[in-house]
Amino acid sequence: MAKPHRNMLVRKLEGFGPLPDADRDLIEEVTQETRRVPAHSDIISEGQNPENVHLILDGLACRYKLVDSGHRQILAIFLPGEFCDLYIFILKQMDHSISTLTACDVVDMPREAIFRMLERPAIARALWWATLVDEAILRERLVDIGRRPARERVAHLLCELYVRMRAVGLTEGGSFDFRLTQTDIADALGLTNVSVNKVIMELRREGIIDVANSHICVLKQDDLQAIGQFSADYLHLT
Amino acid sequence: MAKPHRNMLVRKLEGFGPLPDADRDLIEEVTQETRRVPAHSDIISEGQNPENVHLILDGLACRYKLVDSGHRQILAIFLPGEFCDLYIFILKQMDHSISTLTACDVVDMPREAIFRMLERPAIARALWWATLVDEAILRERLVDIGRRPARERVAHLLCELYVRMRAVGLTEGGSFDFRLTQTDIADALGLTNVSVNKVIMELRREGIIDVANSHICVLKQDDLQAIGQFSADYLHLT
DNA sequence: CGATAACTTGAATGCCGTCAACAGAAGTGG
DNA sequence: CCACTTCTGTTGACGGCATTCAAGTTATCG
Repeated sequence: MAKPHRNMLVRKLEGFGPLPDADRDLIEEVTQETRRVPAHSDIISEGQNPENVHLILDGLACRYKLVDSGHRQILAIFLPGEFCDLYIFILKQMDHSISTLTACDVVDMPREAIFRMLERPAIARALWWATLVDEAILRERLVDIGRRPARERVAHLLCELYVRMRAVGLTEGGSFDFRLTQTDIADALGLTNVSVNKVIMELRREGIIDVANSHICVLKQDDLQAIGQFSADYLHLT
Repeated sequence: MAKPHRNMLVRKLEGFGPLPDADRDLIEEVTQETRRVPAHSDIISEGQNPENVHLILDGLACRYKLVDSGHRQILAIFLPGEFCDLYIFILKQMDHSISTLTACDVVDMPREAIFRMLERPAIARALWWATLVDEAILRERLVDIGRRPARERVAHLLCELYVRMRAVGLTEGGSFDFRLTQTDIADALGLTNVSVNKVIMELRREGIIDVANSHICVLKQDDLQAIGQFSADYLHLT
């Protein structure tokens, strides 16, 4: 196992396969300028015209929509190394919003930088792959919300986050930094914070997970995967 | 309003903007060979290696997944003119299945044909647009299932199907061919056929829709949109 | 025209949402 | 550094929407 690259986007894209050094250099170049965004602030809002593409290098962000009742549905959770809206600039206006969940380092990338990256075949393939995986995650979430009870949903999401965090080198053993609130989880899973809390307390009592100090430790990975009917296939990690 | 083109894929792609005649000809060429697939049969199944790309020219198809409990979650409904899995061949294996809902005319398109189409800028842009719209539909469905009660979900789906059918010229006034079963709708919306039936009966009693002979007529479009909190923005029709 | 699938309806159960109250943690300002 | 506010987490009681189960009716297909 090679030492993970210091650039989170390189780490993410090398989940599909190794990149030439020149490609890594280009990625480092276009991710040079970052901006610190405080927690709970929109990076871009529904209705706006998408100009730049947004990349998260540190922290957690999400795609979401609000419904008339005032409830929020989180459509995607973005980890470090992930684009929020890679190809969205084809469309004239955003049909959803992007917001930080924690404080984030964000790159506002002009589309020219995207085109430069797409000229490199290895990067282009990796970006394509990343986009397809994003969609697969979205589909899996739909299955979760449509056809699985609360306990399974929460277990499934925890498994997914663990594997995705591990894929970019952000886990230590079975544990990783976990700054999502229970309300965030609820909004991602079509539940309420109360239901999420009851499931998490149950999983803790059963010794399957341990949560403390913005950290989660998966103690019984097999059990958690079984509860959530989780298989990592849809993440298409090679 | 120009007369709709006889080729359903041309109709679909011209939803983004007109195509040069040469592009239309190419599309007709690559959609020449169709295959008749009976209702309720998989076009490609989870776990398989995707070779061809599949295009529906007539009938209704869907993307779906099964969960351990045996329940089906429909992830997308494909209308005539729509690709089921345009870019999926990047991935090594299918993480979901594609199945017909009614008898269909299907094109099994080799990826070379896709590449030929992508060489035409206008087609490439339209395919890109169609892909982004597919994703937007998926996101909207997630909001539906995650945060809206049964009545709103059904109303929203009916509005969406109406607008999408109209976009490819398959409506007459407020009515269109409607061959989805209530179980299909339930599987698409994370409900049961019983719940769907109760909502539909209610909408019929209220004189908002009329269903008969595999046909649906939206009698009070405004009311239906209000119930489903439907706005066509996310379909990005230009 | 018989068999199968789809639709319709009612009754009972249950999962999850809503409401509410409190505890603990984190962040703010004096 | 402590008092205060605010956010997050925790728990219990209650209610409601959707599911399950079941039975019967109507379409559809071979």
